[in-house]
Amino acid sequence: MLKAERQQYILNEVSVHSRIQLSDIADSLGVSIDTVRRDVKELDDNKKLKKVHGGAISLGYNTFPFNHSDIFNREKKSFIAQKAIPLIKENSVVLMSGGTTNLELARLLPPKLHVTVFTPSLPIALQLLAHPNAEVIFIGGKISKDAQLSVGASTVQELSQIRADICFLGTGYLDVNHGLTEFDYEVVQIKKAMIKSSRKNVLLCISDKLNSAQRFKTCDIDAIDCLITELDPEDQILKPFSNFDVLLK
Amino acid sequence: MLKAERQQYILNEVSVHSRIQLSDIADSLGVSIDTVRRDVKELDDNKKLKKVHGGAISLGYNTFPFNHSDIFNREKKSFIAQKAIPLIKENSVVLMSGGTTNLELARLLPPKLHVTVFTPSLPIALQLLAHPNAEVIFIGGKISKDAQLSVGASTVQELSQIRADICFLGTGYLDVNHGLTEFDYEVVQIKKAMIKSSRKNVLLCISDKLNSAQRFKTCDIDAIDCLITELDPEDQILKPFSNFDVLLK
DNA sequence: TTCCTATTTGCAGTTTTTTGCAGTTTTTAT
DNA sequence: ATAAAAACTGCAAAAAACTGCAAATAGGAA
Repeated sequence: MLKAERQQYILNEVSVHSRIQLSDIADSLGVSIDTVRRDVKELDDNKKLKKVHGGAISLGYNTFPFNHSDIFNREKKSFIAQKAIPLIKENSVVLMSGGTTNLELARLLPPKLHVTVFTPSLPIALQLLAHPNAEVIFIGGKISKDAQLSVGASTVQELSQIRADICFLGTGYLDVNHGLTEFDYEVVQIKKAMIKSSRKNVLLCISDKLNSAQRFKTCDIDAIDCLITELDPEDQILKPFSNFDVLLK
Repeated sequence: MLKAERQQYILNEVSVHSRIQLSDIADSLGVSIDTVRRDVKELDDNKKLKKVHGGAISLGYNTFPFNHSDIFNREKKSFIAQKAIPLIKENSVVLMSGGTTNLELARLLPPKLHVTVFTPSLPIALQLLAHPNAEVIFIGGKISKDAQLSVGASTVQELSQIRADICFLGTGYLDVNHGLTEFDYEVVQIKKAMIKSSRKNVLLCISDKLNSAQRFKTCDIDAIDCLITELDPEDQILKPFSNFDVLLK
């Protein structure tokens, strides 16, 4: 049996099963395990597979793309949350929508700060339980599995009873022409109600989501009092928004 | 099985479920717990996950707090939950309180079962989001940080509007003389309201909590239609309860 | 063909890694 | 405070990897 033939067989096995064991290959090919080991080492050197103790695994096998990109964006989101914190006054009433940027805000809330937080988002509520001085009030209702927050008429109804000092809106797309948009109709209804119930509306928005729009509209840019991104307020990307009556941070 | 493969499996489990338990992994992979511990330690060193006492959690946003009480006595609680599942009929309306036994029930709910679940408990709601056919309705209100569920007048008020087929009560102490008791007054108010709103009341109770009482009373034993423990219904410990009109399972 | 050389292959001995176990220490929940 | 669960430690057996070497093989060149 030719060496090239053997290596082709090994590559094929790896691609089919995502993994191989040296002993298996040695058995089925009828060669010594050392030979297989040497073949695998060579293939590893040529970046055709990944050699591991006892065998080899496919190169694409262990990729967790979401993990890395998420960690990457997390720094931006932390940064945004940090900028948002000074807007929260002692003993104020805060309204928070869902989204990971808001989650970061909930996580970074100064422990000494006394606040009352209303939220329809399960992850946000859970995160706030860890805060020693936050009074958490959950706006109940039918839970949307995608958005992990309360939606529906009763939620909107409950929100209408609230008068908050400040509202933090996460996860949304902002565009000069289309305003604030979402791809989930039910979430739009909730956000509309939140905006109506709050004296001041702050949008936490990672710059990737600027200048893009989705199907459903939450509000015009005018309805936003403050836009916080991870960028410098003077950044070119934010230029189009400076014409509106929006505080850029 | 290759070490690399095992670690891949662990990473995948963590990524899917946000958390893992060393013993679970050891069981399902058929290796010793020490091996899993070493794997997890290595993955932690490589910043692929975060090792915690008893298991590991995902690095990303972890809304599911890894609570050690849910690995405490988990086998018994799983067993109790298994016994409770047949009581839930297709298309029924279920009311669930908090507690780790109920959490186990939520986790083990058959995926094909269509149910509407009302709950004031954040962990339960979050767990149910993973269920494909459960409609989840959260009873909102002021959140108790200890019990991780909605308490207060508005929650009681909302509960009073519900008519559920069956109610599952977790975390409580049951005693022949004192009935069902709790150490949290606010939780008692919620449970009272839940019992009133349900046609049938089922108590999921680990035997350790039998024959003990706490400060505040939820109801008499009569109010319970069915008591489920991890014991055999004929067990001596359950004898005192058989005089009441309670189905023992 | 025959001889020569470079490569490949298998083998034996040694080193390293992996894994489960037992005993001890630490952590956790009640 | 106490008892149970989990973590840590060192150890030993087993598996795998590495090393050097010699035999086998292939491919030319004479």
